Amino acid sequence: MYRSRTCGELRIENLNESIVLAGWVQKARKMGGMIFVDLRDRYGVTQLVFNQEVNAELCDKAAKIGREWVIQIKGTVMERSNKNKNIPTGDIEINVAELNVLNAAETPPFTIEEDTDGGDDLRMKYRYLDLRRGNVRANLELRHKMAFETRRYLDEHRFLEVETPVLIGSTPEGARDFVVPSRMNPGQFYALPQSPQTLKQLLMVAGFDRYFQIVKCFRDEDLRADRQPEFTQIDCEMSFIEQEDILQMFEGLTKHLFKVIKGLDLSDFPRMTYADAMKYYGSDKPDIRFEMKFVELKGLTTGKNFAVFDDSEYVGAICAKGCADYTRKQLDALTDFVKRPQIGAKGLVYVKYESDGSLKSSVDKFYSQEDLKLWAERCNAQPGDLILIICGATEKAQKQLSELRLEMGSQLGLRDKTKYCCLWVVDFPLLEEDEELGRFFAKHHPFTSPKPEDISLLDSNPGTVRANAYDLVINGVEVGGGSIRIYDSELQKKMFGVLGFTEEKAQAQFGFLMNAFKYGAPPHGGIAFGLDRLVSIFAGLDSIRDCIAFPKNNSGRDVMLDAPSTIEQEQLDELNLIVK
RNA sequence: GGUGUGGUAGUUCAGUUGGUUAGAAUACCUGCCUGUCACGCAGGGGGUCGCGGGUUCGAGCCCCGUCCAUACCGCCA
Repeated sequence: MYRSRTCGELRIENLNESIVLAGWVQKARKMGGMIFVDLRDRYGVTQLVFNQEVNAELCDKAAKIGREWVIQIKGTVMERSNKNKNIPTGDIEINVAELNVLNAAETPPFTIEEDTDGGDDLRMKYRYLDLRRGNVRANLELRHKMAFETRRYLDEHRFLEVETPVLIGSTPEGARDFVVPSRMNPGQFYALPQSPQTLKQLLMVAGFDRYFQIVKCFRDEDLRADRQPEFTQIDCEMSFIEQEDILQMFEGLTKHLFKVIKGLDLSDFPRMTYADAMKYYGSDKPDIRFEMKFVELKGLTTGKNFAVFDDSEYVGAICAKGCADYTRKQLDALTDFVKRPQIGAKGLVYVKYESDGSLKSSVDKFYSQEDLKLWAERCNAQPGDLILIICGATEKAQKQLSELRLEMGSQLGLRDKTKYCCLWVVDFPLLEEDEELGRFFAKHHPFTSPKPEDISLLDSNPGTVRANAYDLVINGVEVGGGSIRIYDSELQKKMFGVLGFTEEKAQAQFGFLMNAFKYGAPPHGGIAFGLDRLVSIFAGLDSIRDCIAFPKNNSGRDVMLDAPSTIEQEQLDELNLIVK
């Protein structure tokens, strides 16, 4: 028997019990005649005591052990004379009678503590050591619990978890595929799924009317703090449902998770159309933990000889409460912020609504107090507020204003990580125009159904067609998205036509799906949640990497495994591959 | 593909206008220490300043290139 107990469970009630513990040496405090050792495992830390007077030989042995050694001890639970209130086992300690070194260890390259001294790079290279740290372990425990509760909720609602293949066919639409060469089919490749989209639709045709899968998906695109090349989705699909059914079911799942994981009872999620999201927040994933909605000033700004505004398609403002006392330096910093190449605004106009009621702006040369007063009224500004204005082409300017809004939200402490605001964004456009290529792409994917009342626009004005598509946004993070699918093969055929597929190409890539639809496809739709993002939000993490056991770095490398790597010539030959 | 930031001891970082032997903290090692829990005290070892080139009497510092890391933009149906 390696252990009878874990390092996290012994309490004062266990006094005088004989126990066996095993774990890693967190720290050995050597006091001369006495040695205290913190023994750690997954469950906690328990203090061991060695006493020169009690057993000199054992004490000498204990003096030799170092950090992260794996040891086993036999001993007795004793009450501490000096208790430690900071840890759950702080009332007791183990009077050690026998010490076995199971494995010595080299000194780790960084400290295995909550607040480690290791940088990200190093932690990833030695991820197995990093995972010993309590906070990283807690993230994985949270992830497990969320996946477990998701399964429980969906199981209770008759969902069936079905595994779909990882080696499937490539579809060049959308993200780049990771491909896998087929040895048995020279010159041919599998692709790893970007999502099991078409497969779950086939499961609907097969009659599995409620499907889910917690599944790895793969996209060969550049990485971000919230994007990994392989990531996990909670992938769901339902038959004989409308959009409302999906929203209800998965709002229910989200509430269930908040309830059982965080003990929070969330009220019903507000819904916002994509059009409103863009108009008021300049983003399809607005952070609604704070208001600061966009206000259009265009009508109030023209004809005063300020060419910059006059020539702009859009003039939009946000009102930052209580910021009228911003200094010149702070305003300059905000201007620099929006002028950064990543945001790309030409400039920033401000209006300070001073506490005495006067208005002071960076465009006083062009606008009178009365003009500015009208702006302030439209912005609902009060004395003490600061109005920030960005102008330009509508879409660009809204995006820039959106970034500024988020920055102001952060500066004003309005983006509290312990506050959760969920939002459904609905009525996404069906299509997105690529102006360079002069063609339309599916905004969601080519199987998304248009709103029935918009179908007639497919031929005349495809850009304005709205889709039965929806996203779940939490605190400005897109955590899930889905749609009601097309289940009519004729409509699907038409959709492919709008997307510029020739009939042959559509048949070659998605023939299996269109064929399946000929054999009785039920109305269906679904949604997929990004589990990594969901866990990150629950844990308050800045990067999804922290809730993934073995993540890739910014360049898609696994620095621990040193992958990807070259392969042997024999392997290449076998696969009929020539590497340039 | 692009922009910004960073790369100095095992680790996290500081390093002034280009000027003596490159520092701190922590980790590590040795000794002392019987109630520690961020133990304490004394001492010690530890450096290809990412790499390559250039400017200079002299480069951690300036210039060029390059690699790596990171955040973002493009990209992510």
